[in-house]
Amino acid sequence: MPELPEVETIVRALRKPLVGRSFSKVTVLWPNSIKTCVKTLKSELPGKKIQSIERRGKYLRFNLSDNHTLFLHLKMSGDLLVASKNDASDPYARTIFSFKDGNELRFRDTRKFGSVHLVKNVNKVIGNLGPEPLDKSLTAQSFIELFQNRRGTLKPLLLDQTFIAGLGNIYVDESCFLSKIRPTKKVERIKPKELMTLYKAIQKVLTKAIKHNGSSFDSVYRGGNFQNHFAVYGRTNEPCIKCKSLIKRVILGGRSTHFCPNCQK
DNA sequence: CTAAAATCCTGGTGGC
DNA sequence: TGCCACCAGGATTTTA
Repeated sequence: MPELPEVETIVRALRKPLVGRSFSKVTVLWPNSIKTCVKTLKSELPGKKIQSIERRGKYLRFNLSDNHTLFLHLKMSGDLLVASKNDASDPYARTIFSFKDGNELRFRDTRKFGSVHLVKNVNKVIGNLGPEPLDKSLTAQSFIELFQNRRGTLKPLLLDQTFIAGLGNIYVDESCFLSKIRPTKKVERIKPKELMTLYKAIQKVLTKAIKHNGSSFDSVYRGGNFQNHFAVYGRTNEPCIKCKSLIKRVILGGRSTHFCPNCQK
């Protein structure tokens, strides 16, 4: 399930082969992936040039000529591969973006949750996203202020992309472990000092994960190996790396949640 | 406001 | 060995 570090890894890998290229054709193999008008996508994209590629939260953002922006979201099982049109076809390719030079960008997505958006106004896609956890503008002070007047359970709040953008199930659990805070804790009971610790933990976990090119599992593989560094995620009933207590698993907001009952308060 | 449940999907898993 | 019910899970929508 690609989260911020996986999307960042993919964006970095796509820049070299794609920036400067112009689209020639779009082949839509699973129309439900396209969240904007399919006809418009097919008629407008050909001829547009990729000027730059960025990440915003878990979205890939392609800044195109003529003030258009293409957004891709990988959701659970999406991946992006650059291939030649002569390469073997991919049964899980849902949208194929062809370029004039014979190469293509293949949006593959086994579970079909991913999305494609072609817009002029970027706010239609990313207008409600919360701050970037690794952006310099998110200071410790402004991070703590995000929690003002918020109530409820910590984990669902951190998963809320309008609260903070880019965190998913894995990195929330890992950040909570590193900050020694239980994901089940009520945010109104978390002290500013603990929030400071959480702020640093989120940055540390994400930075380390990016350094490892993200995590490789489910259907996404980018050579990342951060999955070998999980402290709690997927380690139910295994000993805590710090204290040997058995890692607990509970369901929170419908998602499996892992924590050390001894280290995390 | 918080939050739970349903929704979209399919490969993998566990039970028998 | 084979069949099948079941499940994860990001974000959105619906319902409380």
